[in-house]
Amino acid sequence: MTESESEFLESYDPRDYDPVSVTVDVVALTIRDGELHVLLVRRGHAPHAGMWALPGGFVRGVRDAEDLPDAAVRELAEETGLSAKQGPLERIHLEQLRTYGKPGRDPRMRIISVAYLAFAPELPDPEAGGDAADAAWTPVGRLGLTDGGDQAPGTTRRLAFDHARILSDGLERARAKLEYTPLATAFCAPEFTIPELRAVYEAVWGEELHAGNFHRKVLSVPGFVESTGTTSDKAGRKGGPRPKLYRAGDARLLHPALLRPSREEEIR
Amino acid sequence: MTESESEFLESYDPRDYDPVSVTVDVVALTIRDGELHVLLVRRGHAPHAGMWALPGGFVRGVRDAEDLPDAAVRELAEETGLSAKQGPLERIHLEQLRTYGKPGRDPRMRIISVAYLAFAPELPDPEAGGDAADAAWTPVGRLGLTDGGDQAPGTTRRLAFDHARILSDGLERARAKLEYTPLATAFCAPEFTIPELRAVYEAVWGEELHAGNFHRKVLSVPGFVESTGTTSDKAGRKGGPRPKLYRAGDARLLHPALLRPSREEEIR
DNA sequence: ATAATAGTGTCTCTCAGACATTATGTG
DNA sequence: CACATAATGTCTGAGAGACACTATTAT
Repeated sequence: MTESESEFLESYDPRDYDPVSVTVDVVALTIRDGELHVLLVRRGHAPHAGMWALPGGFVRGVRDAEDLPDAAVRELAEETGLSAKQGPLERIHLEQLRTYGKPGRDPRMRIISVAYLAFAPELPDPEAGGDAADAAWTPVGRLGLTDGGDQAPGTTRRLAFDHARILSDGLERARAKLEYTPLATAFCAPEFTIPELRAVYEAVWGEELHAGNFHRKVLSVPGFVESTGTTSDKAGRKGGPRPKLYRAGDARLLHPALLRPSREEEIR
Repeated sequence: MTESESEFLESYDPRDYDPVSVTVDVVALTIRDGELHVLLVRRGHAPHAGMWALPGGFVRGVRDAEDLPDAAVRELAEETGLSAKQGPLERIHLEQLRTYGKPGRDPRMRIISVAYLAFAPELPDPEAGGDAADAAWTPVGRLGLTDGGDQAPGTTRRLAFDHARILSDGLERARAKLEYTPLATAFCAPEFTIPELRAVYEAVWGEELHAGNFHRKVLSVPGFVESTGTTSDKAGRKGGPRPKLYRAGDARLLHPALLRPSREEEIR
């Protein structure tokens, strides 16, 4: 760094630059009982006290400055009691979703929110903590989301701020990522069966898949799953042979991809 | 809003919440002479004065609060002299890329940068303005980007901050989007020929495509292009029949997609 | 004339989807 | 036993890629 740059830095006051606040919000998804669930917290403070919202909060910017993904995990842990480094959040997959910064999206002030998307295997029930008055896994089907990202009237859990839109974007991202990445395995235990994997796809895409074709297709994609050589100790609840067990393979992209059936509507 | 919420808002000081500054940076791409170019500006002030960087700057957060895409277009216009509402930037396609917020990415202070990706048809040379000492379309091939998003040593135009990484992410996004969206048409004039469209794909993907197969494929995707019924008045520079002219169609997604050949390396 | 190009046709291989079949478990 | 399920097999049609061919233009 040059001399003039050091001088410059000393005379620099960040607050001259019209600062805004930055938050992270997390769309955490999991599968429970064959249904896709999202982690929601009930807000303990204004604004929107009492409403349900995505877990999230302010990024520590200067004091104890933290990276954005770290902030996402911290807020997730604080508000839901799920411990981060060891325990439930250990095997979580986290990726950035997108950033929401429309003026007026928060009534307090100008807030830019960086949204993250998390995929988790089945986790225990959360416990409210931090600013949250309550926390719970909620079936996304009961939130009445429209294609436009709004909530249908009469929905029991109305989401605060623009969180319905963020959730909607997160769901679409999740649906798309199942097509061309092995991310569905992030919803499964370390060892899983092909029918379990199919249940993940069916829950996220919201439509039933042909069991036979799905099976053959998964095994034909190089690196998607690898055999453990073992067999599950229990069959399906309605009988049938005991399925074989698999692990996630080393592929980062699925080729060929597993495309969703019937998306003619979305093309135009 | 309840009584207590109004009280709450009045007692609220945003600066209690450890504010950070937010910038937008723009990866603006275009095709010139069959080669992919990115718009760069040379920094007029510290830090990194004299180095090349992506156009961008601080978001107006509170006074004249602006939406993030508006900030991106404004910075683009200010630093390059390309006028926004009418003129060169009129037909530009803009989308959010991702957000970069690692502590220390800017030596001044904690800065969160929301990066945007812009696709433009061939534009005039920019003129430096605002904080920029210079501005120019630069062939991305000469920036020596590695797969990891770094720049090879000896590259003439070293990029400031983490802009090499941002550019690298933007290029990968552009390459991927050509596969399943009709975005290549955003690089073309309102009326274009199939060989021109193919030149866009070849420039962005960096590999030659089979002319015959590409032609048939583009026409077979519903809504990708629609015929104007007219024919170009000039042939290719080395002869051949005069190609027919097409417009962008109404498809938002390409089905089936035009997949890149030979990406075996990227799968694992 | 030579060479490059636009556009179309043909062939093969892969893959998705519909359907069938067999073995194996539950109730 | 009746029935659902795991896993595999078969068939068909769509599509990608390789190659060939004709017509048209620049040099």
